[in-house]
Amino acid sequence: MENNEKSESSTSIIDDSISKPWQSYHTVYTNAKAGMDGVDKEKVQRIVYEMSKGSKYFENEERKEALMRQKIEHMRARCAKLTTAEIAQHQKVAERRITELETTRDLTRTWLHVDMDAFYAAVETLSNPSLKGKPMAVGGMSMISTANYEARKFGVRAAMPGFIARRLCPELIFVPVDFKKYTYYSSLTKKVYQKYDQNFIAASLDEAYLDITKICREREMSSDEVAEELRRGVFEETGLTCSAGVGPNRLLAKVCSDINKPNGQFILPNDRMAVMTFISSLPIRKIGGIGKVTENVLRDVFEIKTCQDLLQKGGFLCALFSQSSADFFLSVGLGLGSTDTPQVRLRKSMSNERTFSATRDEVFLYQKLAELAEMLSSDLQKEELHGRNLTLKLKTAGFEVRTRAVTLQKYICSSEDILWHAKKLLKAELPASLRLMGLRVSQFSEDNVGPSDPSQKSITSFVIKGDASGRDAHGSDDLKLIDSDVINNIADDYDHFPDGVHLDAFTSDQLSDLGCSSSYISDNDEDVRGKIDPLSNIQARDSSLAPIVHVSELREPDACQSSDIRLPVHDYKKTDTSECTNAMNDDAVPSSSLQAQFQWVDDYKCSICGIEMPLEFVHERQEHSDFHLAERLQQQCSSSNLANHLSNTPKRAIQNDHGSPSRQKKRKSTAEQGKYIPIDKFFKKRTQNM
DNA sequence: GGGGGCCTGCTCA
DNA sequence: TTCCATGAGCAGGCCCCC
Repeated sequence: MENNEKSESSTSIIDDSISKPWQSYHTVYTNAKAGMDGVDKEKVQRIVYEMSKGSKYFENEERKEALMRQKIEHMRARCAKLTTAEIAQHQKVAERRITELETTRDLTRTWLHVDMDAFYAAVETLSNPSLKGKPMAVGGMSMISTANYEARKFGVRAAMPGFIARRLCPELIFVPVDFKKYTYYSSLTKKVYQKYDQNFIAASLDEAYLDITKICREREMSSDEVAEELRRGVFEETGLTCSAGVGPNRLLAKVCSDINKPNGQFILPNDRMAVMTFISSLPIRKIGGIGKVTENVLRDVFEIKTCQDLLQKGGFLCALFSQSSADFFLSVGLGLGSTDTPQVRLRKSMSNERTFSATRDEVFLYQKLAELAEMLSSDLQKEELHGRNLTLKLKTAGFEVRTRAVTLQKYICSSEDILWHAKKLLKAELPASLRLMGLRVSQFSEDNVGPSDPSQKSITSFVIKGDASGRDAHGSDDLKLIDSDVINNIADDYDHFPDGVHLDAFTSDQLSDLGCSSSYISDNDEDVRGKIDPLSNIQARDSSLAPIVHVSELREPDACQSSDIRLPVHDYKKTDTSECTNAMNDDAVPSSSLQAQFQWVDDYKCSICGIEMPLEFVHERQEHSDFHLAERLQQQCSSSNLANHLSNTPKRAIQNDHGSPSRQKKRKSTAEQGKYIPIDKFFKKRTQNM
């Protein structure tokens, strides 16, 4: 009988998944917002599903969904493999940890979390009262930022595309986003918060945490009264309503502020029993830090739905998650959270990104990249920040997100520097159809005093070997294999160096750009002095030999102060230091012996390998000749007495020169690896902040 | 072979 | 026809260096 019921039940679920496919489309309603309680969830889900179905976005959502299911299955399998003894062992670990965590409970502080009600929408209504009572959304047809409570009744919500929102609510009024206005009103609320806690923590424009322990004591007021007064103060100052939650820590205060939204408050007493009762039936999704994926994993693998379940299944959590994750889950089960006021948190990175219609147009993409570099540079300079890690973010037409990063030898902030390195990163990804590009600078210098080299390496570690990532100072792999011995070997191929150029002429900064410490160039280094620059200028010496006079548009801006990046082809003796640096940085040119071997037969066929490449493939031809140069260099290395000294670097360099898969391309994607994506990525952060 | 830096993808708010 | 922007942090894999 029971089996029959189960069977009927599962059949019914399968039938539903076929007849109502939108029920498994989880993009909407992963966590109902305030004001959406009475919404016909199924109707909204169906409409969103029907409007999204078949789109690239939809396909990508399905891909992500499949990955999540895969993770769940993987975890289930691990769970099933646990023996009774192992489970008992992990249960003991969990119990011990719960006891330890319990000792950290602090009920001496009172935290208040304040959250403005539908902030952007409310501000817009304030400045245009005719919107009052009408369904309205802030944003546009592509995306809306927030919706007022009238619109939420139709299922319209933040992060929903405008065209879907309009379908759900045809009378919906769209108002464009105006951040200046929101920032202004946010500053007014902060004035009020300051009266209650000088060190309040602004979580965003519309949210803040206040430690009201002191004010309650000094003014002999209950937390309820303080919350009431603060909300009244915010309304008087701005004309906007807000909701508040009070609890013994930030995690609980945040949960509480959502309970009586909008324009309400909820107080959780500083009492262990009250906390445990409150938390016991609380759905895990209400906790900041537990999102859609975590919720699904905990529910589908461990049948954990409430915070109390977290404690009961502690043994399994300790068995299958890292210690920091397990600690976070157990803390949540105990209703623990941060009670201290954190030190001023320094910014770790700065970024910007832009979405546009998907395109393969490289001119457009490079133009967009330049705009991003300009904007980011401007933002960095406003805060006097210099970073040495640059990340390029791309979203393909299929919504696949890629990031490519490079760690530089020196701190940068100028748009020229950012663009120079960003172009290199982008170049490696093209051709591609992209719909979003972003740039992020991180690893800021601690003193913020401007560009400097954080790791002045001596020439004994490398001449132009570059940083630990295997790139030279400009992110190029081209020249990293060159040490002084190699230079000597190469130099032997150049019988006639230009006499007018010496390494002495390089400034210390430029040497640093090359990865050389200035101390390297001593009076005893005559060989090197004379031999480096011919490498960079040989092509200029005899333009008739060179297939391309290649002064890349991707020049290193700092290394080349000249405004004119074009080398005077036949005037190499006048070549200034920046030009030397520039040419050296970017383009290794074929040696004379290589030139003897390397020609474009009939202007299109490589004399060495026979590959055909028409004249107009300027860049590709350059890369090809570079490849043969690198090949030649490797031959020279292997014949050198010091070949061993170069270890395995040349191989890598040559691979890259030839356009073989770069390191990141050689790696399997996470999906291919089927790796389990950790749930606890930001739990440390959450436990610190909440 | 181990330690550690770097890069990538992912998650969450 | 149309599905965001930004900041943060972590695991895991790859690679280099010692």
